[in-house]
Amino acid sequence: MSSKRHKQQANKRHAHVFAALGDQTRLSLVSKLSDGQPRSITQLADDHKLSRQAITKHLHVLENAGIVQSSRSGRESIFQFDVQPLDELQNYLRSVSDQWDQTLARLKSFVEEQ
Amino acid sequence: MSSKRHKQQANKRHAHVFAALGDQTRLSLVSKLSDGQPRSITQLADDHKLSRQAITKHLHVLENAGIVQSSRSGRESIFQFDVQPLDELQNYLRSVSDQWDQTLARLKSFVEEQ
DNA sequence: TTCATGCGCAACCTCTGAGTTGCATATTAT
DNA sequence: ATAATATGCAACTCAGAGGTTGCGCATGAA
Repeated sequence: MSSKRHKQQANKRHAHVFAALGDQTRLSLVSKLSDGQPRSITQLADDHKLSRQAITKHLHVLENAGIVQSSRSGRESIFQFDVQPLDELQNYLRSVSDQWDQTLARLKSFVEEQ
Repeated sequence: MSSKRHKQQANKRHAHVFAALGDQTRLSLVSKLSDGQPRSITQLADDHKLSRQAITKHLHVLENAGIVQSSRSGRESIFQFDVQPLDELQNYLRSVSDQWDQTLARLKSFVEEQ
């Protein structure tokens, strides 16, 4: 078993990414960008009721979590999706639900032994 | 394709669960409870540096997201894990990364055609 | 009955998240 | 050169998250 320290570190990373996804606006940005098409801030903001600045802030939150990456192209700032952090979350959730499934299995066999 | 309304509703639900997981303390509570063993508030709070009240608040956040369920047993309040919301998140993340994989595949075949 | 345990409620504090607005700057288009 | 576009930066507001403390109440143990 890994040390408690390592678990805390992993928890911290995961919590950071989860928190980035814990907002409706950011989730919709992720949905849009997950088609692989890079988009500028203005493009992403045009679909929303929020101001461009608000969208910019959200994009930076996503970038800090590693979910999107930005690059400058002329006067535009282009954001594109990166699947890796979400894959890690998926693995984490899988590990949790696997543990749960094993619990259920143990419970079932226990009940059947009666 | 489902309506924009439905997407927003789903986003809202997912964001709610993501947000609940977007905190180190709550993530550690989930980790503990995911072994299937129900625990009282005091039991869960004893491992932490935080006050019992803080843990109580976190547990209620998790309960509102459907990740844990509570029941009263005598003078104790017992919390237990529920895997279903996390399974839904897993499905959501899978759908996102599947879309991404398809994008990569298209990109690859496009490159190879050159 | 008396005492200890486990909780809930409420008040309070502090800090951060989410959003806005205004303005300055760089880049592209005319 | 001038105008329009795309963005960044900073200041500001407001609400809510996260945390603490104190107290009261129900329940279990002695």
